[in-house]
Amino acid sequence: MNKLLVICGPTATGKTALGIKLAKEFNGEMVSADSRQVYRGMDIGTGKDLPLNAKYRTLNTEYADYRIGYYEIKGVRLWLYDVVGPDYKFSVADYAKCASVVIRDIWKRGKLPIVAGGTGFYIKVLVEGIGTAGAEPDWKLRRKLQSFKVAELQGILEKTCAERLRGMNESDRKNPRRLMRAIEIARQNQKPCLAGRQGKTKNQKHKLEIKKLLTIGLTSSYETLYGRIDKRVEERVRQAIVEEIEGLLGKGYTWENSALGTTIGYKEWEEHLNSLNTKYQIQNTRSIIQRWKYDEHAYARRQMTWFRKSLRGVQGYWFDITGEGWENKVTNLVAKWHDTKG
RNA sequence: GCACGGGUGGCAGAGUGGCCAAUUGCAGCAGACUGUAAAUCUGCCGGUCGUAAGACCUACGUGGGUUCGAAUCCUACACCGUGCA
Repeated sequence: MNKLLVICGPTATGKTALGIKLAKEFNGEMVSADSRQVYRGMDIGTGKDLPLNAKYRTLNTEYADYRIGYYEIKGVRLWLYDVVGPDYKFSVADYAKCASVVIRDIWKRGKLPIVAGGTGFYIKVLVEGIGTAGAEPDWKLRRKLQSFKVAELQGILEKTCAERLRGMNESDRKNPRRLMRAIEIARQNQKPCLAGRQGKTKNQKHKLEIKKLLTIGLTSSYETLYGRIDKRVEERVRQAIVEEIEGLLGKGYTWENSALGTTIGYKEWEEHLNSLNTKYQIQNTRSIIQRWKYDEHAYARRQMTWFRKSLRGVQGYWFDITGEGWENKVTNLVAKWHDTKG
């Protein structure tokens, strides 16, 4: 019985902690669904929270690009941390490959995979598959389109696949990144050129055969969330995030060639660390930390709008982490789901 | 005490007679999302009514005044900053 338990929700709600608890109770293994924890060496800022003695065990797979393995925390396996180096351009497609390998392995051993993470898009693709006909990124094209204005990109897409442009919503139509990807897809497979929900779902070899799915959402009021986030940011500063970044920069990773430049908790330090080197310290630490907190707040909000939508219709499965006895309620819900057949 | 300078929406900061409920950034709120997703993008953002257009109210330190009309000019007062005593 291919069961899959998903724990989602915004940052700082304790998804991993809950996952570990449930893994112990239901003979499960954790699979991270986090677009940043896949990077080796980016630990403090991405909140890996690994015990000092955590050992990593690797699984041999057909994929040479990834290091697929697990850490064992409190006797529970935690998969998909540290999959690639910070300079690898990791995407949902990479995630789908890795996660499907891991989840099938867990199923094979008769255990329950528990997917926990804040990257809603990764979870969605894992559960539903990707319908973009496997159009690979065309970096040369992207580089070329980089400097184009929105109106110009729209013009190009109009010529390449007018139908696609018409199918986009107001927001996406003004989003250069989406326009670029649409052009990229259109150039690679002329015929449908329609990505996503409009296109035919092909190339789904990574699509999992999930027989039973339960999704649990963790949340709280923004007031609570922001408070937890702020506290956690302060902790990370104390855990020497700056030293971690300096170490990575020292190894040759840069703000441009790695995930450093796009990851909250890292990117905020760019100007500061650069200016330190040249004796021009423009920003003080205080304001960087504040910036970092604000970025996390906005991130939590974005996550909420994603998860609100994806959990629409299963409202009962949202749990407020400040509520009385919510953990028992979760356990009961999972137990009921886990025990029933069919 | 004298001389300058300053006060503007939750914050920062434009505006120096009508086009100002007031540029912009931040914060905040809502939304989008099918190979960059911790990314990227959209909308709202003084109050009330309205789907909207719009209407009305309250607002640019406080009180007066000039003017058809003031955040913008004059004046008095209280306050903050710097300089000289």
